[in-house]
Amino acid sequence: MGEDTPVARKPRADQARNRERLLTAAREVFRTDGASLEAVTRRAGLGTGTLYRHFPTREALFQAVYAREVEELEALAREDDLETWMTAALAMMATKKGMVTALAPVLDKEAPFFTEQSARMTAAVSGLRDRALAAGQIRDEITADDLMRVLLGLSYGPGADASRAGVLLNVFLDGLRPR
Amino acid sequence: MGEDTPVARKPRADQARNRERLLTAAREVFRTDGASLEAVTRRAGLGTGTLYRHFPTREALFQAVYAREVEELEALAREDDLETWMTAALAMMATKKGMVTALAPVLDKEAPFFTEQSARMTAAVSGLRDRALAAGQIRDEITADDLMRVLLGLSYGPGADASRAGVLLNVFLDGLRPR
Amino acid sequence: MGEDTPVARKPRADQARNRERLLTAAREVFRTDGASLEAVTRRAGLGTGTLYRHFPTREALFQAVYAREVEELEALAREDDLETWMTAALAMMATKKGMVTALAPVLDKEAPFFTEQSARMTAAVSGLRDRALAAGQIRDEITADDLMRVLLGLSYGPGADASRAGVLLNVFLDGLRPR
Amino acid sequence: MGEDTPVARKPRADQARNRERLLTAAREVFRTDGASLEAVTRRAGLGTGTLYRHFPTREALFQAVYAREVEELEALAREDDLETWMTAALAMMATKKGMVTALAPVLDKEAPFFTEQSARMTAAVSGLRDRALAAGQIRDEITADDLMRVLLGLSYGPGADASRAGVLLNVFLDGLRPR
DNA sequence: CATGAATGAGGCTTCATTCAT
DNA sequence: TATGAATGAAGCCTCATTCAT
Repeated sequence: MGEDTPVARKPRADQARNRERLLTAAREVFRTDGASLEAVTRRAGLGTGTLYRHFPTREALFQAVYAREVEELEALAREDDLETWMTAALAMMATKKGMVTALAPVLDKEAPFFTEQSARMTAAVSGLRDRALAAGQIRDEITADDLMRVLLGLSYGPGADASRAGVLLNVFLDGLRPR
Repeated sequence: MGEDTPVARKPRADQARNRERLLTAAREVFRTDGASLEAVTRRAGLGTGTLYRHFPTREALFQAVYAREVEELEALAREDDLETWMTAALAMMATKKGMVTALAPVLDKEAPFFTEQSARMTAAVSGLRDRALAAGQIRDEITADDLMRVLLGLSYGPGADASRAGVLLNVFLDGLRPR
Repeated sequence: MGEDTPVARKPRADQARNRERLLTAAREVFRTDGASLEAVTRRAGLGTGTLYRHFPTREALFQAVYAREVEELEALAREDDLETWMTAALAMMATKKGMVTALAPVLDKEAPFFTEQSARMTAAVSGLRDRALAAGQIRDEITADDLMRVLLGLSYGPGADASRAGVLLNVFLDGLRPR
Repeated sequence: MGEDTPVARKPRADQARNRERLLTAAREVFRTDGASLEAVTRRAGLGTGTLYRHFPTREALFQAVYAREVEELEALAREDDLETWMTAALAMMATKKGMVTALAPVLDKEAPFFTEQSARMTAAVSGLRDRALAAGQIRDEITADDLMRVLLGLSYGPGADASRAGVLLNVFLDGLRPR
C-alpha cells in the first residue's frame, strides 16, 4: 500500500549530491593541492568510477569548475556601475586565487568551451562598459576584454597581492577617465 | 698519494660549461615544452646525474633559471625614467611568456630564495620610483612592488595579451599622475 | 493478497525480446569492436542490470553467443555429403571471423559448457564422416573432431585468409582419399 | 691501484641481463596469464620503469617476443626438405601455444614490423617450397605463405590439438602431391 | 665527475560487477 | 523487473630521484 506516495524514492538525489560533492571537492583540492583527479575522488570520498561517470574527461571536470566561477562573476555584472562592479569583482576574485592558479595551467585554452565562456563574460561586461562610455566616464579605446584583463592580472598575475589590488585598481580607474 | 700532481685533472671550465648548457636548455624547454627535467637533459645532451650534480633538486634548477630572468630585468632598471623603464620592461616580459607560464606553477613561492629575489628587484625599481616621486610625477601610495605587480599582471595574468598590454599600461601610467 | 490478479504483469514476451536484443547486440559488437559488455548494453539500448539478469556473468553471455554459432553450423551439417558440407561450412565461417577473433581469447575453454557444445558439433559431423567412410571416400584415421579442427584452423588460425582457405581445403580433401 | 684492470666493471651486464629477464618473464606470463605488462615486471622482479626503458611501448615488448619466435622458426627452415621441415615446425609450434594465443589478439598486424617479419619467414620457406616444386613433389598453386597458414592453423587455430596435428599435416602433405 | 639504468610512487583510465531505487 | 549509478581492482604510463659503474 502506498506505492504511489512519495516515500523512499531518492536515486536521482544521490546522483546530484555526488556531482555536487565532486565539484566541491575539486574546488577545495584545486585551491590547495594542484589538479589531481585522484585527490578529488579521495576528498569527495567516492570511487574513481563515479568521477568518470560525472566528468568523462579531465577537461570536463575542469570546465565544470571553471564554468561555475564564470557564472558567479557574470551574476555580479548585473551591477549598474562599472566602477562598483570592478571593485566587487576584484573582491570576489581574491577569494579564488588558489583555484585559478591550479586551473589556469591545466585548462585547454583552445577548446570551444573556453571561447563560449569568454563570450559570455565579455557580453556581461560590455553592457557596463558601454554605459560608462556613453556617460563620458571612460576612454573609448578600452574594451570589455581589456577590463577583464586588468582584473585578472591584478588578481592572479605572479606577485598579485589582494591587499594591494584595490589601490592599483583605483589608479587604473583614474587613468581610465577621459583626458 | 700525489693528489696534487697534474694528472688528468678535469678542468673547471668543463663544469661551468655544463652548468651553462643546462641552464640554456632549461630556458628553451620551459619556453616551449613545459617543465620536464628529462627534456632538459636531453636537450642539453648531458646525463641525468650531471643535472643533479649542478642542481640537486628540481627547485634548484627552476630557481637558477628564475634568477637569471630577474637579473635581466634588474639590468634594465638602470634606466633613468620610470615610464621608459616600464615600457621597456613590458616589451622584455612579452618575450618570456612561455617560460614564465611553465615556471610559475612549479616554483615554491614560500622559499627564502624567492624573498631574496624580490628584494633585489624591488631595490632596483625603487630608485626609479623614488626619483619619479621626488619629481612630482607619481602618487606616493604606489610602491616599487606595486609597479612590478602591474607589469607582471599585464604580461602574465590569465588572459594577458601582449598587443593590449601597452595600451593598458598607458592607462595605468596616466592614473599614476598626482591629482 | 491478489498476487495472481492480472494487474500490470510484465509479459514474458518482454523478457524474451530483451534477451534477443542483447544477443544480437553482442554479436554485432563482437564482430567489430571487441568484447566490452558496456558496448553491448549500449547497442542493445538496455541497462547494465538487464544484461546481468539475463546473463549473470561475462562468460554466460559469451557462451550464449557461442552456442548460437554452433547451432548454425550444426544445422548446416544436415548436408548429405562431407565435401559439400565442408565447403559450405568454410564459407559460413568466413562470415564470422571478427566475432570469433573477439570471442576466442575470452572464452574459458575448460568450462563444461564447452565440452557439451563440442559433443553436439561432433555428433552432427559424425554422421557425414561415417557415411563418407562407409562409401570408401576417406581414410579412417580422421575423426569428426579432426574435420572441425581443419575448418577452424583454416578459417581462424593466425594468418588465415579467406581467399586461400578454399584452395587449402581442397588440398586437404584430396589428401583425405584412401591410398 | 689497478683502476685499469678489468675488475668490477659491469654496468652493461646488468642492462643486458634485465632485458633478458624481461623477455623471459614476458614469455612465461604470456604463456599462462595473458598479456599484462604489470605481470611481466612483477615476474621479472624489476621496477615498472625498467620495463619501459627497455621496451618503450607495449608493442615494442610484444614485438621483441614475437621476433624471437620467428627467428627460431626461420633457423629451422634451413632444413633441406619441405616435409621434414613442416613436421619439425609443427613440433616446435606445439611448444608455444599459450604464448601465441596471448600474443595474437594483442599484436598490431598493420605495423610495418609485422610485414617485415612475415617477409623474413616467407623468404625462408620459399626456398624449401621451390625446391620441392622443382623436384615435382608438390602442386604449384600452393605458396610459401599457404604452407605457413596450414602450420599455424593446425597449431593455433581454435580447437587445435597437438596430438592430432601431425596426423592432419600428413593428410595435407598427401594432398599436396601432384595428381 | 659524468653517465644513464633502475626504481617506484603517483596519476590516469577502463570496465566487470553490485546494488539502491 | 529494469535501470543506471557507484564501486574499486587492475592496468597503463610518466618522471623525479637514486645509485652503480
